[in-house]
Amino acid sequence: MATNIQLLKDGLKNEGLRYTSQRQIVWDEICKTDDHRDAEDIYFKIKTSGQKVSRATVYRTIDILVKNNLVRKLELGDGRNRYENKLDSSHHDHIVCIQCGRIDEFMDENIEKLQDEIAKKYQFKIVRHIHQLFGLCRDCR
Amino acid sequence: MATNIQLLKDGLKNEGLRYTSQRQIVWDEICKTDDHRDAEDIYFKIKTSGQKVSRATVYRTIDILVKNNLVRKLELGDGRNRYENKLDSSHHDHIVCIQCGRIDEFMDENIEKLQDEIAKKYQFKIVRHIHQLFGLCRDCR
DNA sequence: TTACTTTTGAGACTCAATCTCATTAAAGGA
DNA sequence: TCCTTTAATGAGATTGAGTCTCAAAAGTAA
Repeated sequence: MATNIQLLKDGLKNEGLRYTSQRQIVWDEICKTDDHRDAEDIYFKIKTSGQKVSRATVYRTIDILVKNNLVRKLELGDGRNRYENKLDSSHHDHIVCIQCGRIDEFMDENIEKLQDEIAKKYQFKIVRHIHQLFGLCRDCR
Repeated sequence: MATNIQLLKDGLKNEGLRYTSQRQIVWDEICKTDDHRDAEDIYFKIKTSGQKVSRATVYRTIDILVKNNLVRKLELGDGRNRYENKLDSSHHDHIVCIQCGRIDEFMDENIEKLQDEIAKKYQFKIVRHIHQLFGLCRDCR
């Protein structure tokens, strides 16, 4: 079951953190799907599967995974952060249906370039960005 | 003191809502600056000025102003929404310093166009978007 | 002025997320 | 393998932004 153990171990080692079964369980759960799930979803999925990891540990582990670039945090502004594994995904942004919650991913090289120019113009050193389009998907419009 | 009374009255009338002194006070406070403030800031500013508007009313009024396009809601993903009046501002997005909190505004016609193309490609009807660049400003880098 | 309806205020409540601290368990060395 | 040190965990309390409730207050139209 344990997926990508080495990736996790290396990430933890980088930060001087210990490898634990709970952290493996959380990482496994996040790797299981390419969905964009919130921490509670992940916590309950683990819980109902019979594995024992506390809520606090789930939240703490997700933070670690985000910091180590194994997981991406998605802030949709609705009070719940979503997470997606970065296993084989290249950079992308999100287009979200406000009706059904569907989330698609998009990537536009030109927008990225334009962002860099804006950063230069304002003399900012960009660390990250959020770019989300909200609307109605083809099934909901 | 009361600024843009008519703008507020018209907005309220549009929605079949009543014009009240509390709503005027909240609108005034938001118009006072071009800052990007959260609801608590606005509430306490009103409170310490000696005017009496409850927290619930401040939040409710801000929602109304946002719905009526008098105020823009800014979701920076840190758990506190910010608000800015839309008195004389055209559309823009934000570039945020993660160190000092400075928020600048940017606007790029080309990015807007590219967004439209993405929406078309994914068959979404876009209602709104969030585009934020996070990094270090010239004073913090 | 009345009659009706909306708005307000105080504080209870919600919910995601964080914190506390006693207990448990890695990890490295002897 | 056992010890020691130090980090991680779990249960539940706490936080904090935001929402809800409902009786009282205040617009609004006639």
